Amino acid sequence: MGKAKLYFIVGPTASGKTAVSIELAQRMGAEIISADSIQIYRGMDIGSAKPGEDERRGIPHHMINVASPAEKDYSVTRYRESALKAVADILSRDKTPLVVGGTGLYVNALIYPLDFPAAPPDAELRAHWNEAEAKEKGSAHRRLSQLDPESARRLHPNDVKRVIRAIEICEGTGETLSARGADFTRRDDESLPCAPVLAGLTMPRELLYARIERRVDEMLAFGLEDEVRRLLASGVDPGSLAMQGLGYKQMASHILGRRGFEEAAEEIKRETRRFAKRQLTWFRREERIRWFDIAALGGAEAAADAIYSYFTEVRDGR
RNA sequence: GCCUCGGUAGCUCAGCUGGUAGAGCAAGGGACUGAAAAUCCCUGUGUCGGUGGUUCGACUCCACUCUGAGGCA
Repeated sequence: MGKAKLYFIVGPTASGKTAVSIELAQRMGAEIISADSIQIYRGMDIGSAKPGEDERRGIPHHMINVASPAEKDYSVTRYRESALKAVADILSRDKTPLVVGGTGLYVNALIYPLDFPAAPPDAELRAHWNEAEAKEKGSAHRRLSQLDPESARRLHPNDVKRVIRAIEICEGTGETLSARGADFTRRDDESLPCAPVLAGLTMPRELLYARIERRVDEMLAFGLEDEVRRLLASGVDPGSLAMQGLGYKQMASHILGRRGFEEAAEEIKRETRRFAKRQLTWFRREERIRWFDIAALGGAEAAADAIYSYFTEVRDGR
């Protein structure tokens, strides 16, 4: 008997992960761990398509509503720590953990040894270099060329966030990012208590986009605007991390009078399509994912059945 | 029925006096190590409505034809 398995359902937004995961959790007697960078925030329900109490049908959900939108410093590291704790907790109760989500980096944090450099985010340093970049494009990248030429070569000068982070690591640890080796996706994480088993949900692009369109309309009808107003009224900064989420950013912009409602709605749809495309790109390179076409299978229940038999097969080593 | 103006990329359109096409938007592909629903990089995807003709050569000129909009009757 090898390591315990850690089961995953991944896929782009609006691909039906929530419905399938709940069906599947019922069959497996599993508890769900969300891998979604927006569902972690309390009060961000409609825009993040967070499953409501009734929709969860009694299945325990972890890593949902674990942070305040006013928080400035939520990060993958925190996600990783808490999620791994949840995994351990679930296993200790002889239940099965099922990770469900579309945030690729969060998923990778659970299946790879992402031994993040011990350089915590430095708000001051980030502000400094963001300013420098605003004044003169490329200045952060020039600085990085001195500190860590190899990373500078790998990163595009316009990719300011990564360039600044690389500087942060050098200045915070005296160590370069490139010295750590960048091939973590090649290694399995021996330190993880579980072996990952991944199922991906997909469907023809056209169909996915139609679902996104419908879903955004639903969010708007269910009161996304009011939700965003509430967040802003409660003191959440429009520039905060949480408010960069899809739908939230555009709605806040509309509320602040920077664009019309229709314009905001169209923008949310377009940006969500692009996001879904990026998610697909991210997950495509993970060759361990077994893909399930939910449309071809004929819906969430059938997909849950198919994934259940796949998981069972893997578990029994067939 | 006659006249006029259109028919070029998924959409809106550009293409000067002939040298097999280009912008915006949409879209596609990719990257991703403490911001990741973030951030960034790359890419034109086309029987130029159809058929003939003139020409070394036609999206461009001519004829016919199909089709859309408007005008006159």
